[in-house]
Amino acid sequence: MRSDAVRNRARILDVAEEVFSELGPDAPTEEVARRAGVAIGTVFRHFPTKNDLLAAIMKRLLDRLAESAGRLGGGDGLFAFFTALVAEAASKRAVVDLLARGGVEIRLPETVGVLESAVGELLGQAQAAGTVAAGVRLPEVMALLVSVCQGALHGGWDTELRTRTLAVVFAGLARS
Amino acid sequence: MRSDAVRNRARILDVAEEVFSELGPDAPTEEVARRAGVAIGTVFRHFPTKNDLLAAIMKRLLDRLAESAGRLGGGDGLFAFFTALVAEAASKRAVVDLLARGGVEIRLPETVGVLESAVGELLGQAQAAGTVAAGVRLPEVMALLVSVCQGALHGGWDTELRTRTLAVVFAGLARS
DNA sequence: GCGCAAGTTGAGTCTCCACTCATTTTCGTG
DNA sequence: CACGAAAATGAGTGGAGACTCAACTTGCGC
Repeated sequence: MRSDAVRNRARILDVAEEVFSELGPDAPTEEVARRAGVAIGTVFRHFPTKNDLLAAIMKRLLDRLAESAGRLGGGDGLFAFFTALVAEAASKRAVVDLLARGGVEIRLPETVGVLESAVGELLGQAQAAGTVAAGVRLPEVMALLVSVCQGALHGGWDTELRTRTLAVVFAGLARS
Repeated sequence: MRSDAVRNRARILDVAEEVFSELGPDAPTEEVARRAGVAIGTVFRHFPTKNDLLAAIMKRLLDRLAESAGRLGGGDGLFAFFTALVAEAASKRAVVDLLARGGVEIRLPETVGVLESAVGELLGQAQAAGTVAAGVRLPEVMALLVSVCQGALHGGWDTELRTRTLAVVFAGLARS
């Protein structure tokens, strides 16, 4: 692969993440090209369809999330991850929207799986520490994670509402 | 207003509710016209923009929801309403999506207000009965309601996941 | 019935956007 | 350098969908 191609590909990915995070997955591909300083054709050379581009940035984001989940641990790791993710949701429209659409348009089962097992690990540790009730299982934790991110994103919750809502969820996880 | 116009307007509203519930708010207006058995121009005569049509069905749906909330009561009224709403979410894409977008595209503050005060009433009764903790406030209840509906809708949760997720939320509301 | 305003019709316009491709530029190798 | 292959360019194509409007049809008051 030629050096300019490598450079452009990386730049397109970075810019696309920014654009879709800001404008949501319906942002025009042309905006990505403009901000990346390349022609529209170049974007489509690297990512034959818009979906491919979205899938690529989704993968990056989910990998990064899984990694940051992996760095946490202990009784409060799950809560910390939950809080951080929700706080960040508003600036990551693409991830949240696409995660919520649950693979209808984009298939990333293995990538979502990586995130899921990282969260599963945190859940296990929290339950071992007794901060989360034993009866809670992974699917509902993921469901709540996605739901609350979605809500925070679209609802434009302020810090206080976010805190209060998460308090209810955490109380539920603790003593369900 | 002429009698055929009255008939068409009502039919369009009914059909639009069905179409947008089924296909989401991005469904083409033409589909509404087709199913209603009228020409596209007729739809736009009654509702000058697609947004007006969406706003009209949103208003109907929210009024209906508020009314059904009003019929409930007692310590478990809030939980019952919550459960019913989430169960129905999957068949009401338009409401959930548009509620979640929180008035960005559609202004319905007074209508949402009606629903909100109905839920507020249920919350008050639940707290009086001691089934919901005193510290819980209306904004986070609404936030959770919208989030979980959204999640249930897009995530395609099955009955069990819905039950388990709501169990966590209810536990949180009870002892937050 | 008649007349006409109110209502309906649907082909057509306009805009937006994903995607294409003939042409031109650039990279890297001998 | 020179040259061929790889990459970039950007005007162009096609299709979708919101909305328009001139011609037609229909309900209804007289």
